[in-house]
Amino acid sequence: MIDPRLLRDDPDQVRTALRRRGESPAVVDALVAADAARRASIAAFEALRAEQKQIGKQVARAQGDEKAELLARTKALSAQVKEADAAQGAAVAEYDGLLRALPNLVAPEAPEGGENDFVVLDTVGTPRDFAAEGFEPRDHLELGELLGAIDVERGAKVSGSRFYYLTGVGAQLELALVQLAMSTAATWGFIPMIPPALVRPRAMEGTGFLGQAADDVYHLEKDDLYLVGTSEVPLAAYHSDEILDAASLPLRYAAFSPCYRREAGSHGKDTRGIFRVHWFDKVEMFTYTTLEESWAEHQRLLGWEREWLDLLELPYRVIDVATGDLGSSAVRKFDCEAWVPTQGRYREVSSTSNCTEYQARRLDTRVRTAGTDGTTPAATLNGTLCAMTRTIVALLENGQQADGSVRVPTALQPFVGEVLEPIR
RNA sequence: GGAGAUGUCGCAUAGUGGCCUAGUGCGCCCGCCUGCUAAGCGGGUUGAGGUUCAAACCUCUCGAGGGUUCAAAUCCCUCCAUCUCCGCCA
Repeated sequence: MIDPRLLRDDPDQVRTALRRRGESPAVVDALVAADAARRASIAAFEALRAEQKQIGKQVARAQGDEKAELLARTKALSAQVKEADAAQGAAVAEYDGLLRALPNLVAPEAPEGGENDFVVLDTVGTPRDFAAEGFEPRDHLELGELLGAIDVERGAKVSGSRFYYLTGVGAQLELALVQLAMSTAATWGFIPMIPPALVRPRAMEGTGFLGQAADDVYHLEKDDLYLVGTSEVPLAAYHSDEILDAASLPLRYAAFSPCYRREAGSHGKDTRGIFRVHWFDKVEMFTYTTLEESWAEHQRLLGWEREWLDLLELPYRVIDVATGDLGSSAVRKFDCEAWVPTQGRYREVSSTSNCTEYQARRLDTRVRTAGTDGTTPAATLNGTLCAMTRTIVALLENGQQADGSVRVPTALQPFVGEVLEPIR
């Protein structure tokens, strides 16, 4: 959630952010009113409660008639306190509910608009000219089947549409990517992590995924647990209810986990192959830092994502995602999009978001600086290092040769060899 | 899944309904003292919220949430976590 003081001190800034996201700023008025009601009810309760405590002390000392009289007074007061307490609880819950439903602010630099209003920041590498090379490129599924790497038919048989098996070199390719990504991240100073992929509601809610994205989340009713759509969730919740020492920041984690997405509302989109699936594995980067440092850290995360794509020798571009397409937690987001030859366009393979204090406030992760009083909320950022399925799509399609074999980038050759050969 | 025990301030502990405004020790911070260090002496040491120009005051916080009571760390219920034993199991 955002800083509640901002609602009192500068509500227009909140209205502007909502407008830039393409949402109605009307909730701000409701929030300001709810805040006033909350404070009034707290003051009313506290006054009554203070009186009750005061009399309670006298009761303990009093004797006989005096005691009986005090008891009569305080008995009536007790009912009032109970009532005021309930009213306060309701007012706080009302305010808190509205505040949590509010998305984060928006970075002033983020381009305004919807999904198509992104700004291209950079383009790296040159897509191959298959016409000049004299052959028609195969798509990743065709290549995957030739190589014995991807089996979507049996995925669908066993688990349904948008499921797959990685087989043979496909399985080896994923393991190679995981190993390379985790060890590379470790050299950059990230702490390797393997987090739980099943979390409690608190973690899911705290990261902001039960708002606009709720339909995309798998929920296990019987146990009230959620399957995470990204390890951002268990990583953001990792330090919940903790106060971090400022000297320990930035804290960087690289986590390998499965990701589960219902893909509600994307029926008919990317139905072929493993580009858009209900489950995939991913290595995710995550940083805890301060608000002041978050902007520079966001650039660093983007830098590491780019370094990774360079390592995989993929042509890609970087876009600055428009305000209307940001998640509710992010104030700014950069996507890296790899070239997909058979689609003739760049498609998202990684994404990095600056969530500023939004998640940390919800999950109660604070920072204490030695020599200063009090605490401040931490800032959190996340970035994809390697989403397995989409990376495999890009590697196969961009590395393919006329005979259906696939040339492997140098960095992966120690794991799977120089060329993946068709098995038939 | 079954049976039982436990959960108090950074750590360790005291606290079985009102003098708990949660004590004590250790650790930590500030100061004093002493060639240095240690020891000793004095003070401070959870976090959040509200009123307020401020100073200050008030409220909440004893794993979490409810309940009983004029009054709850203390009694009751639910949940969570940890530990012990049994069962099952990769």
